[in-house]
Amino acid sequence: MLVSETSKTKVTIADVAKLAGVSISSVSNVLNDRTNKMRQSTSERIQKAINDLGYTPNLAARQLKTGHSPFIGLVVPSVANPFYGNFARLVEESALKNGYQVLLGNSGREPERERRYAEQLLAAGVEGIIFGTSLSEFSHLKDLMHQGLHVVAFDRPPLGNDDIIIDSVCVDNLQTMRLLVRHLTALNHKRIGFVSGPIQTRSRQVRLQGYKSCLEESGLEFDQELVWEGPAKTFGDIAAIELGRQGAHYLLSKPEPPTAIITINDMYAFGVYSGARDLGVSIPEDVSVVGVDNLSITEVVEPPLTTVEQPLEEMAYVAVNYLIDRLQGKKSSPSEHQTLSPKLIVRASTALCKNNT
Amino acid sequence: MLVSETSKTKVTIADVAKLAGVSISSVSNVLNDRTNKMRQSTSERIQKAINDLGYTPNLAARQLKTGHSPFIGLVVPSVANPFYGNFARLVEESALKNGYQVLLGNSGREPERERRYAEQLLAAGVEGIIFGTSLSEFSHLKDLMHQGLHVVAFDRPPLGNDDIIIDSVCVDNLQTMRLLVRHLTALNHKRIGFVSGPIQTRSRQVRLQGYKSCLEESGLEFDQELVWEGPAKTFGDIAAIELGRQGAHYLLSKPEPPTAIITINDMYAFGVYSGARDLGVSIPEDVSVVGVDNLSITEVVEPPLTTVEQPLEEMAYVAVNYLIDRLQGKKSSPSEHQTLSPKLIVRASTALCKNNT
DNA sequence: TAGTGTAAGTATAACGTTACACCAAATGGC
DNA sequence: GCCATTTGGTGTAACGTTATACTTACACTA
Repeated sequence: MLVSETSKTKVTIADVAKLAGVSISSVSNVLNDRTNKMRQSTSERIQKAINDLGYTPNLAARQLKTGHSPFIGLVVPSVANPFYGNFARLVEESALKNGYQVLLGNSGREPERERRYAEQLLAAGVEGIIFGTSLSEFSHLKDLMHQGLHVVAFDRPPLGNDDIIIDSVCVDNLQTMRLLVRHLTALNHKRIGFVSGPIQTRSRQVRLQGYKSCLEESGLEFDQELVWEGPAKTFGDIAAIELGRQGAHYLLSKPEPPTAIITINDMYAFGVYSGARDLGVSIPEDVSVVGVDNLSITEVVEPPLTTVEQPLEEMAYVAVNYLIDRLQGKKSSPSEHQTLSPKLIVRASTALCKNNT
Repeated sequence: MLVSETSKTKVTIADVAKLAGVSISSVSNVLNDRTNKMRQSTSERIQKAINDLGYTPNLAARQLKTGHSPFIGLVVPSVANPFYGNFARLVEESALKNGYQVLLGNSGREPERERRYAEQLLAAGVEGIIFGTSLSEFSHLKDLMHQGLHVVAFDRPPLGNDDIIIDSVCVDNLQTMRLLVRHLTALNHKRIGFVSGPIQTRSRQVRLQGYKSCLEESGLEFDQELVWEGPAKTFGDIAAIELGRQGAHYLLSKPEPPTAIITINDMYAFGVYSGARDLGVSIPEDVSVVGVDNLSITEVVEPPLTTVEQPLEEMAYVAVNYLIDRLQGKKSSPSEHQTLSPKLIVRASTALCKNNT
């Protein structure tokens, strides 16, 4: 590519047309792969002019004209949480393969921020957004969806009563809990605690509910005393470790502490590690700890964390493809949904329960 | 806001004008705060029409007309690395306060991908990008900068010989190394290893160089045998832990292994933790380990990691403000630069060296 | 009364594309 | 030799804004 010295002023389709000695229409035609009604030599001449001038189409103009945007939105609680950071990277990769770029937003799990993002993205011409936040309902987005916004929910089980199209993909949260509870009961644990941040999202609700019902499946009684829920409005995921630590302090200082703790995700589990250390409680000798997500760091902490792996790459792939199919009008069916299977990863943070009742 | 039932078709400035009974110009005037030449009652009527219709300006049209975009770009190696995930979140926060949205890209530290992003962002009308990658030079971006793209480099020391304006902000990498080397020599360590991924970026070069010169400052000899550098082309930061582990295997299996290891960042340090465990080497009894970044997880690993904190929030703030000042033409001075001070955080991964020579 | 000033707006030409509608020249059929 | 068809293009009206230049209608001065 030759770099024009007189630059600083953008080169347009008209410059290309002039250099190639053709009309603007013809240039536009090669840009949009309509070369069939054109001598090959002409299209090559135009292509050369494009390269020589280093021309790139003005996306704003193109978008204004076509009404379509090469961007999709992604809203997650916080990319500072490695789980979502990883997810964001995978979504980006999938999107790029399909010719879309990703616009990222951190919602902090706040509906108003989600709404604001969605509005801004829509104003920017974005036609589809993937939500990684799984807020329990989407009423705050309804009118935007009536304006043509497509939404894919990640990590949010379908409700069935939606009056709106939201494709979704999530891991089987009930199964996730079942894997953990069964693993712990098989190790003879009977007092199993639960540590989570504020339970405002659909997936967290399902996990808590799953924890309860799986306990009962295993013949154990649910005890509200063994559940610690972080205060509402605790921001996003920055505080996750700190919250987990507080949860551990609370549960492990009880007269009859749990012998195992299930956490809402690995970051909370790490917090429980800290909290346990503060109190001189050993993992897994005194208390077993499990997480969810299988972050890469789980192999490094001491002891390595027993956790449940989410098929993150597949989820990202499915989410992006759901969205793109909608954008390209390939589907007008009712909402689709895929639930993927989690996988238990046993490491050294869980052990046979010693203090049997 | 009333939701129009007949929606699905975007409401434009013309609809607002018709409802308010004024011209398009007047609506545009209130949208752009030019209400001084207008009866207050008129501007209120227009404002009401805007709200009633739920009108939002079409950004593509606005951008096409004005040539300005409300987006800034951010390119980092990988948001899957919590350090950059956190940085991305902070940049976003700063940008939002200034009325800008952030477009995120993961470069994997590859110049071609950086270039491609920059091109696409420029085509999308973005006028400024923050690079978190600190590649050693920016020649691959020069022609884009001639086309009006503004660039701010994060974590990249100024070179002085740039023929182009690049504001930058970084932590004092030499000082970072000095803090670590002095801390270790004060603990009587004499054989200090160095573990890093491929040293392709400016900041990594400076850190390696700083490691060498600080060793010499302390009267120790630099030994190439004690440096492990990850193979080139190892992707982004996903593999950081794995690479650190390999580095540890290499260094700790030597006949005369180092008694302390400095890593290029905390993720590599965690990898060294794994590698040491593989070999039955204890931290800090057998080998002291230090990192850089002070990720929140450093407090959780066992032993908690001695590391150097980077003033991340301030760096994000400065980077965004440099960029915005350029975008708004508030500055036309030569490149500006700020070097911020790192801070040593001593935890339990470092201890007095026992095997003195 | 004419002249000037100002307040309160409006008309419209862009911005860079796209894609539909059109057209001229060459070719083919009989 | 005439019409019909195909080949290889081109002209131009939009898309939704912005901002400059213009137009009124009135009030005030002298």
